[in-house]
Amino acid sequence: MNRKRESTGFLIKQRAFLKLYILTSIEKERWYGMQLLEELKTAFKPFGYEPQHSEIYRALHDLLEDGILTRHKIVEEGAKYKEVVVYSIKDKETAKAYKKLVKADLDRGEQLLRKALQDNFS
Amino acid sequence: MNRKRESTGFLIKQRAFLKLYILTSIEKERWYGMQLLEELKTAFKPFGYEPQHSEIYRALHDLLEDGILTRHKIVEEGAKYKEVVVYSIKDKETAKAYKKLVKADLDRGEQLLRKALQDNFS
DNA sequence: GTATGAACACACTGTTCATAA
DNA sequence: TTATGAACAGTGTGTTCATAC
Repeated sequence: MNRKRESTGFLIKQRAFLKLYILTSIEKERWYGMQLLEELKTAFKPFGYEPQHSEIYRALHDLLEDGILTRHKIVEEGAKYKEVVVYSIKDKETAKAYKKLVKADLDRGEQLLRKALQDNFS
Repeated sequence: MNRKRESTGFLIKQRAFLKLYILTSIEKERWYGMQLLEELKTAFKPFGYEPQHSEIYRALHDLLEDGILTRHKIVEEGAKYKEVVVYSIKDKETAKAYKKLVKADLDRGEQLLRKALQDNFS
């Protein structure tokens, strides 16, 4: 799959980080963009990080291009009419492989930060 | 001091990370750019990260602008003639304050990565 | 107003070029 | 050649604009 690199040598990119979370959410149930955004915003706000909506959409579009997700439009009728784009896993194997890749980068990053704390504050 | 932001909300930037290491090295002894570069390259190579020379120089110039370091040229005579720019701490207090700031960002980043590993792989 | 998306603009950083000794 | 630095170029991401409902 990977023509684009997810790892840059330094720390993991925001895009890959969000793609990981999005995958994990969608593995459990269907989600659409704004929903994911709110979920992630509240999850990370205590850590001083609030993702932007455009970055979520870019992550979703990436996962489409990667062939990992598929999308379909859903029209929900209710008190408030709304049309949303929901995503689901298209290729479980590729998803799994991608997550494994990201995990390696997370581990590496954690080591790097831990080392920096060790080297500079002790 | 801070007109420029060192923290972006997501993870710490490479620049701030390197400025921290540079400060810690220079607290102990005098260093010049290429020397720091080699030191840091070998330190991080096992972690899959190799900083570039331009980024080191940018970090040093930043620290000058911040008023934390001073520079002076040194001409070393020897088997191989070379002229280098060595740095030393100009303002210990500001240096200390800056390091404290970066530490907070490192801690935050470590928490974020740890959370991601927890949330997505368990 | 909510949801999706694209366009635009800027910040960060890697690569290349320039200069000195 | 080694050291320093600037210039240039690409990429990642935040802000703004556009469209549909």
